[in-house]
Amino acid sequence: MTKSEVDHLEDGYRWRKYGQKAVKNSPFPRSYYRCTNSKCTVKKRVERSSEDPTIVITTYEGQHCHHTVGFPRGGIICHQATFSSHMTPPMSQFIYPGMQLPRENPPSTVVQSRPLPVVARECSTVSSTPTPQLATDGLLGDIVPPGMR
DNA sequence: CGCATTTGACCGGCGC
DNA sequence: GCGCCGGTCAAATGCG
Repeated sequence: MTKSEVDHLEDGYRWRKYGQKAVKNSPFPRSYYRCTNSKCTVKKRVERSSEDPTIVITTYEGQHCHHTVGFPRGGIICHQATFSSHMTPPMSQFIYPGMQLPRENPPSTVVQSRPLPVVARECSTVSSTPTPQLATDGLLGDIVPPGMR
């Protein structure tokens, strides 16, 4: 589960929304996304937290069998959000440079909003990792079982 | 013109 | 058996 403040957070994949339902748990609707690649059947469920409207809970289901698309860097697969077991209110640590805060935040905080929100993603490129079991990604959808790719 | 999003309907599972 | 809830599909619409 990741936390962010924008629904369309670029995680390197192409998502196509195929549904939206209002859940009883929260007054906000839940969106259902699916990877546009017909090869991978990764599904994503984005719902807003009832506590903090600025936080969305993204639940990945499945694993990608292909690399990220649209990034010339080539296969940048890294976790951009530290989804620890603690959901601390100060979520400033989850904001990577480029993430623009749409609302609820004074414009003075959005001084670093840049048009390309993908720069600070290169934590550890998987393409250079010989072991396909990349334990660094943890529960994120980037888990690629050995032999999958 | 092609693709992504939207939105209502439909379906299946679960609880009462 | 019925109703509710969550999830998916599919047609229409809008945008690039």
